[in-house]
Amino acid sequence: MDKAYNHKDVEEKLYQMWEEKGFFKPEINPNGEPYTIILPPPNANGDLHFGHAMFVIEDILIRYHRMKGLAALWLPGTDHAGTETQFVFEKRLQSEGKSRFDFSREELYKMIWEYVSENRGGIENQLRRLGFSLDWSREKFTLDSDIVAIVKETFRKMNDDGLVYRDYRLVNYCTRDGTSFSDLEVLHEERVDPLYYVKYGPLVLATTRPETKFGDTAVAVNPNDTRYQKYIGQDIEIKTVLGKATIKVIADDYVDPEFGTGVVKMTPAHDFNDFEVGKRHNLEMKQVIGFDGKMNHYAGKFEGLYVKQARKAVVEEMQEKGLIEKIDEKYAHRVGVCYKCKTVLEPLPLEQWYIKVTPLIENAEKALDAEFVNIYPQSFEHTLRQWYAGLRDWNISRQNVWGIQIPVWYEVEDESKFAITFLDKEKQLQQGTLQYILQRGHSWEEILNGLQKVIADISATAVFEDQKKENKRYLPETDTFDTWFSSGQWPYVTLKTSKVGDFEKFYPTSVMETGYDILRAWVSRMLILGLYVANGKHVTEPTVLKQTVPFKDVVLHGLVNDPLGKKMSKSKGNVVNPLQVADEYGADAVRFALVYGTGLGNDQAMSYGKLDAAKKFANKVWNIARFIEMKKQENPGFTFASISLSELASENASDQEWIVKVGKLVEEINKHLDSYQFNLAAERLYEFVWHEFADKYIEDVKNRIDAQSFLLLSSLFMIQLKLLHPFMPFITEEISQKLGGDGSIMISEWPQIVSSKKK
RNA sequence: GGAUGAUUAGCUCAGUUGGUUAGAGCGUUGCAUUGACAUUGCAAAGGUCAGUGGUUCGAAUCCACUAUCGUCCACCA
Repeated sequence: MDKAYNHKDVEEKLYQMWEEKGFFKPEINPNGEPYTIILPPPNANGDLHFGHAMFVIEDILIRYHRMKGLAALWLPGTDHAGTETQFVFEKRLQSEGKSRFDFSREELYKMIWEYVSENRGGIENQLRRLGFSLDWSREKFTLDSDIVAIVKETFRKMNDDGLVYRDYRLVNYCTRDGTSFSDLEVLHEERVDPLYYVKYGPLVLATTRPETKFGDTAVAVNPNDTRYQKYIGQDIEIKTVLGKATIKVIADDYVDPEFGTGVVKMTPAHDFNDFEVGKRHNLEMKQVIGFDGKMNHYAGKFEGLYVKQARKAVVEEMQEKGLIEKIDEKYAHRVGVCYKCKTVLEPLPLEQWYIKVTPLIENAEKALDAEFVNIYPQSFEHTLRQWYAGLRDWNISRQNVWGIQIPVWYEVEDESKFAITFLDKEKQLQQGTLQYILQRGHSWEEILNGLQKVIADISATAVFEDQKKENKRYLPETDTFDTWFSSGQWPYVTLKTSKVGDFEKFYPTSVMETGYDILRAWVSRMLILGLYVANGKHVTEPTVLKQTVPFKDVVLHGLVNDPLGKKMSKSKGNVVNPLQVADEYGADAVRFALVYGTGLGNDQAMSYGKLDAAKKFANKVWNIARFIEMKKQENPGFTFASISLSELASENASDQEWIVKVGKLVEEINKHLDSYQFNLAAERLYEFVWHEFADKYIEDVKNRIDAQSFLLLSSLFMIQLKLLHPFMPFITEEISQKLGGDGSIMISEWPQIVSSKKK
């Protein structure tokens, strides 16, 4: 054996060996109880980062249970990550001087598919580099056709169960990416903007968005505000930049008399609160900003200006006309921005598909109450419940191409009720109502061939493919599902489509391990959707819930920050690549360092000190092995042994003590792993192997070693190697091979918990 | 505004049913050894466990309040 452990000589070789021999498959323990973890699917187009490296926790669990004889399945997969991937791809297009508007849906989808396929292998190989014992023969992708079919079927089932509806309401819309987002995806940023005090006839009101005044359909005051009683219910005459107008004054509790002047303009088509007030008072929705982010015809001479430009122009003109009383330049507030491109999101009214969440949440909460699902650390259960409690219906429509198309067709009755965008046969972008497009002589085929987007009026009849009638014309829904709608069914769809019998055997899964940062976005959705799809109904008995939860335990790890404790981000330029670190320190050291010294669910700063310590520890383990090998070579009579604890015995009092100590160690490691206290397990192993076994036992036995004590020494060491294996798979395997262990340590039997017997 | 986490050695952090002198890594100091390992060994210094009050025979650990920092969520034009 070399004097120092060199990870570069062994990692690739061993991983290949494991994979080739089929050790990653649950079939390696054909008679074992099932133990399942579904890998949180990384973005198919992304690179491995430290968040993925934390999946080492899953590998520890899987390797531990595999060695315990369970049929351990760790199922890998990748996510198409709709918005993210399309965003990246569109940036590429942009660098080539193109945009998504140059292609039909089908062309664009095909291009992204090819792009993703080219890059998809990257992340998989990176996961291999860290030694993750994933069953690659069962790998899935969210856009595999069998998965797409199930996701669509779920939607249909929900529809039949009355859990799905289409509605026309405000959405968070990014005019740059051209899609809406769920509330959860909206990022809020602190901004300092001017607050304009605008004269509305006899009233003055404060607004940050004077350009939306063209969409005002009322002015509101608080019903108890004595100042404005006489105006309530009246139509007042106001002067605007587009001439005189009248506007209704309404009273609503929503208005805070303390803020501004106590008067608020109501723009139901462009403000979430105003939309709600508008529903209560039956206000007209007047959309003055288009999905392109520009003012439309309602803005009169300001038509065609972007929102920002329009605001400036409108304010200037209002000032000229004396319509602005004053401006508070330093008004601090928060605005919603796109989490990808940071564009200010525009609340816009749009027809979208929604899922009723209340009936679904009910079962999720029941499952939590009954502890069919347990969350570690437990405090996160509160977070999850709170989120459920305040949840509004889920908008699952995304105006992306890259995703699973919502499987719905709209019956075309009134052609004026369809707004469409398509590329004509000359590859020119055309848009307008269907009526207008057809009048201009474009054929039905031409439209469908180059189709980009269809917006059907809320009154349109929607049907599924097989419900289409021969004598009718239909336009497809062009929106795709929110990515979380498909990934929310991940444990179910993967096991349903991997191998025959997998679902029956491996569902519910044992553990869902992921970062706490996606507890709400993902874990919460998996729980509600998993319960729904697996039990086939949306109201069930507890016994059924227990069998249909997607996972029994949720284990949440924290974030890995940069060495200074700051969040890693590309824009800050402080991202550390885990694979580079693995090159330098070895995969085992990276794995160990990530687990050591951080409580579950806590964030950690990436620490070179810990990496050093872990690497040195690996070397220590290596040198214990080297010592054993040397003794064996020096003494031809010595034989290397791997005797189990219960069989070990010695007449030497000190030896006996060590048998007991190692026995206790096994118990402790079991206890820590069973309770997801990976840091304690790692710390205990580090402490014991190094400062007990090496520093004390070996120092003691060194000078009195004989054939008998060598048996004990090597056996006790093998036990520790096995305990270490889930944490440091490569070096433990390499040592075990070098010392002549029979077979692979990876599939060897986990040390039995048997306190040593004294002879 | 709501929720949540943190505050322990110079630095980064462990410490899950409350129990003897509070631990680790890195750093610091002294000594030893080229004999499995200098990616070493032995030893040492360094902490009123944020503060105050409470529960208890006993509190870093439980409770209340306060302070500071962080994270998430909501959001008033």
